[in-house]
Amino acid sequence: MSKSSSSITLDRFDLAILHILQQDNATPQRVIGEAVNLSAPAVQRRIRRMEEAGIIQANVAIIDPARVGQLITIVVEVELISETAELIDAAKREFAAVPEVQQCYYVTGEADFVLVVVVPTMTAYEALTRRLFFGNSNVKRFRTSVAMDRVKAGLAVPLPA
Amino acid sequence: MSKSSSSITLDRFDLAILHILQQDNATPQRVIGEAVNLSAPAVQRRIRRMEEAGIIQANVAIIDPARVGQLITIVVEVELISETAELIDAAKREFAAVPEVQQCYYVTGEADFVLVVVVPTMTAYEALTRRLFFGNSNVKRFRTSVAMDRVKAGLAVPLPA
DNA sequence: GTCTGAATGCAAGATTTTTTCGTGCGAACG
DNA sequence: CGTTCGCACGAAAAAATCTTGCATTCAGAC
Repeated sequence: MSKSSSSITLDRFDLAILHILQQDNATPQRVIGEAVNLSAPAVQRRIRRMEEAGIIQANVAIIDPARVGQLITIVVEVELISETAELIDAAKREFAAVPEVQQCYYVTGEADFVLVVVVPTMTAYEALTRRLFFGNSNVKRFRTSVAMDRVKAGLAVPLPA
Repeated sequence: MSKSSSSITLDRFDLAILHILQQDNATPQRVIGEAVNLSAPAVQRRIRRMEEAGIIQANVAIIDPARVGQLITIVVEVELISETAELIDAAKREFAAVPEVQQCYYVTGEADFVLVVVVPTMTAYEALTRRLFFGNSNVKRFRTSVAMDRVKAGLAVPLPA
């Protein structure tokens, strides 16, 4: 897990490669090479460079939550009482550490945090709120929105032309 | 892209495999096999079965948005004027079709939709709102929360023990 | 007790990834 | 103005991985 994170510049080849990997990272490098007009080793080197630079953060399988018993997706807005840097950081760490919290954003506006939570049942969600929100004296209030439909769920980034 | 989607049952081997793939799908099957006490071919067959069943929906590379010029992540709540099934469906299709919309949930509560949007600049976001919200006569109002920190962003699903 | 279906491990074969090596191009330098 | 250095490339070989065929085992049905 090296985090060189050196700032490298991406040319149109890199962007084309990312575009493909973002949709299917099991695509053979040879096929990618044909698509972008490069040899397989060249593609390989660029991918490795982008991985080392942290541009490619991970290679993962996307799992359908409903098929593994996680039937409910919930969006929660959390508002804190006190907003000191330390308390914010503490909240960040706490939220991030919870497996059921798929995503956590620290945001401007009325709420301080927006969480996307995945749980098997509403009972499990209730237990989570008890632990995470009622159990945290710095949480002023939270607003729950249950997802009736996960219309679109991905992490694909729109890439510049 | 075959979508058999036949309902198969997952045993603890499958769950263990999913757990690994969800973190790193470039893990060699031999290594997975050692971790879960199965031979590499057995692992391979299980993975393929889960892919065909739609449990594994995709294999993708996760890209750091900031490193490809998409500097701003925004959470938007959208409230519609009229909530007929048709208008809801139309909105779903419209939102889902936009590349900048990374995620879209149709939710209960005050808002009807929650979107996670990724854009390079606030100017680009403004243009998007104009096109998507002001340009849609069925949008009553929308509330923008700009992410100051993407504390946690993934699609990993908490798997049952 | 025997049969059938499903899943396994092993081993061979096909494919892919990774390394090695030599070449070409552009910038820095003498 | 020529040389050298760094960098990325392609081709080919080497290593690793993935895939498939086949015999075996095990659980449940008959």
